[in-house]
Amino acid sequence: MSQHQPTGDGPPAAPSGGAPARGGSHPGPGPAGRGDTAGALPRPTLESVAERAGVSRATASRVVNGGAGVRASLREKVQRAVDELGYVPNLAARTLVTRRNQAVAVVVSEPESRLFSDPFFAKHLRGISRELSAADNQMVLLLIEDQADFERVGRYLGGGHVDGALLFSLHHSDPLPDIARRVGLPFVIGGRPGWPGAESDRELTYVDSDNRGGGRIAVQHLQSLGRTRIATITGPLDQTSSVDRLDGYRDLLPDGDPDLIAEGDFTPDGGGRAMAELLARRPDLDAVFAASDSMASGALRVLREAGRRVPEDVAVVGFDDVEQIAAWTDPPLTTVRQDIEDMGRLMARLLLRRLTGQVDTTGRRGPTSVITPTRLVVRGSA
Amino acid sequence: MSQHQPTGDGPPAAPSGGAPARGGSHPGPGPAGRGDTAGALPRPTLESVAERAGVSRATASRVVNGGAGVRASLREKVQRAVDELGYVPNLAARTLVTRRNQAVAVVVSEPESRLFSDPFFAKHLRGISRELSAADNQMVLLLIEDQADFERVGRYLGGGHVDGALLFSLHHSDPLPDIARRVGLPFVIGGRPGWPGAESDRELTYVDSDNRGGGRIAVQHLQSLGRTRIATITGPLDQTSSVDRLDGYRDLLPDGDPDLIAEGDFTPDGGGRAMAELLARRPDLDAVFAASDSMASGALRVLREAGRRVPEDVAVVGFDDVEQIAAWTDPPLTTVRQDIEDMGRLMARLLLRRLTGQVDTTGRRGPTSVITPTRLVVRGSA
DNA sequence: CCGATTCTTGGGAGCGCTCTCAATAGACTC
DNA sequence: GAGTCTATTGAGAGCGCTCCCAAGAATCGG
Repeated sequence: MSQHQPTGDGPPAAPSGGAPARGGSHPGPGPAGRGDTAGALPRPTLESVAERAGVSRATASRVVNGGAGVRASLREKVQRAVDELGYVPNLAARTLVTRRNQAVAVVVSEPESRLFSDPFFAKHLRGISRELSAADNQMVLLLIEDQADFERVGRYLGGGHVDGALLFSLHHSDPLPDIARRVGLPFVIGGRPGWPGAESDRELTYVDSDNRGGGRIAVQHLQSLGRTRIATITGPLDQTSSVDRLDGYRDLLPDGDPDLIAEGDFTPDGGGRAMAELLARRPDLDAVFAASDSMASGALRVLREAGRRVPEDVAVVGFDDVEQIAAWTDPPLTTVRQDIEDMGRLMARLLLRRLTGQVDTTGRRGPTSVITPTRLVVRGSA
Repeated sequence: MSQHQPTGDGPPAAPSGGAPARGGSHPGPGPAGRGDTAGALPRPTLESVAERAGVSRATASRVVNGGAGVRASLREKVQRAVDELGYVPNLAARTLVTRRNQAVAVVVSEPESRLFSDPFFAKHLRGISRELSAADNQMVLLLIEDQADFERVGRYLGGGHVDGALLFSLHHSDPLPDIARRVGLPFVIGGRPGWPGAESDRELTYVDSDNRGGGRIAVQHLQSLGRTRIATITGPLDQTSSVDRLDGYRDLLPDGDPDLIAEGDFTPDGGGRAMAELLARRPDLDAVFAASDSMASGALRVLREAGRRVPEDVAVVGFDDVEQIAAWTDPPLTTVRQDIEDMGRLMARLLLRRLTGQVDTTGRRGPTSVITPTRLVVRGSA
């Protein structure tokens, strides 16, 4: 059956409408919601909690925020009042004075990117969400579609609505890092930034997977299989991930034939085209390292149409390990796996650390960039 | 951002700290960013804008919020001050008094759902984002992974941090709708809710694609091809979308053989297994309607392994039209397309309308649920 | 040319919460 | 037992903004 998925049958879970949270003493006045047209029942304030507990607002505040320096007896009283009233701090009010929003923005430029086609996006988000919610931070998602959006997002980032930002899929011309820097908003970038100078900019923190190492692993595997005419289908070379993977390939094949390198575009289509090209240039190739599973799937199809058997005649290795693709090609794809979710989690963690690290925007001691490992997943294609 | 901004030179700059203002004229290194450890340059307040414009805070506020009832000359003055200072309203302060957050939550329960595997998720989000940002609303993403998260999210929704919520992938036991209702938070559900009574609940607003109609379209197409022994691979029958698609199938095959129906789980794997089962039960079947492209891809593979040609021997129709899958199976999949992005947009629009519709929580006149159309995309498999 | 209206403004009171600072109550030293 | 130090607690001042209300300016009929 579907792996986990407690599917169908038994609705065992049913933790009963268990008045989640807030219910406190009143497990929910039953049907509440419906009847009362009120709708806008005034939410309890710290003031009311304090009053009910018979203490001052200040003390109530202390308890709500950790309760350090408050006698146990009082602390308990306040806690009870909080529960009974179902008190929830008003974030806006708190933010107004603390200047902390307990929220970070996740900005994704150009939704056309792969971030959107593969499950990448969801995975990244999931990793980020995990880390963020553990620290009780919210995630505000900002998608950029066109030039005009940059302004909107820039304004938002500069508006002090979030404590930091996670920036994805940046291009050289992307103004976001500059904007963030200008307004002093801490941020972490997803993927190695590619603009000039980025590399040496010590203040730029990014998280990327070990693309180069992954490229090496792929080629290494192919070589260990005895293949000697190893070709590669790269991604768009204006993206650092593509370049890095190609560099990995070159690391092991320093003086390889340029004819064994073709540029794709991360789509199955592009992969197929590149494969055809390679086949035309070097009919004798016996292996291919495609810089993405999507491209690999396209290559696989072209190889089949060309009458080449995989892996007998041509061994194929992909990159990403997108289950949806890799596990379902024919034959299943051997590929380089990168843990997207972990990258997301790492990004969030880095940002959070910088945030709690006493706001020293100097970025001096801040943790620097991180490269997450990649590893080979052997299936049938190589 | 810097668009207008005659800044820099302006001799009037004087007004105390007024100068710096978020960079503007100094595009590059300037003072801001790097050197100064400050980082926390005090953002201009309405007060400072008013002062610079020589008006009261109240008037400045009016201008910032539309400027109705303010003489043109003054309005202009204030506007200029805003630009020069690079003033951006402090949302927290505004929220504190208006009780509007200009933000809605997007809640996704159980990330295991398909929402995460296919590009569904991203598409939904994109649609939502489009609509929301057009109305200048932010999107706060809340992912629920385990039971404990329900509490966290419930507390958040009840915390008055968002003006409304978009709820996804709900199960019967899902407490979210109840929580939202209890705290009087407007919400719209993604997908037809399946719990008992949901159907008749006039207050429940949801957006779903026409799954039933889609099922009909699929079968109709198969019939028009002359197929008479049409099987179907359903999704998990505890999900309304699966049930609806199956109902569509049944609409056209009211007295079909139960042996022609097998339950899958929306994964390629499950689709393959269901296909094998069907083949065993009715070796003579000549068509299959799979309730998802993923399952169709699995079915395709099993059919191939069983030596059946597609579409010659067995015609196959999928559902969803996930490009990544449908366009790359062999042969390309004929499938029922649903416009996910549009669904997202619709959900957001519905919620927004309810929000601006003068907060009448009575939901009386509120726009009710919407079903978005599906249509057939013919490729090679049928 | 004056009182009545209608517009425009500015004053000021909070929204709910945090935080500094001073006051009070114990605890402890000698 | 007096003096000093420390752990608790409460009062009060805002954070930045919206909005009610009344004061002042402009308009208008008679």
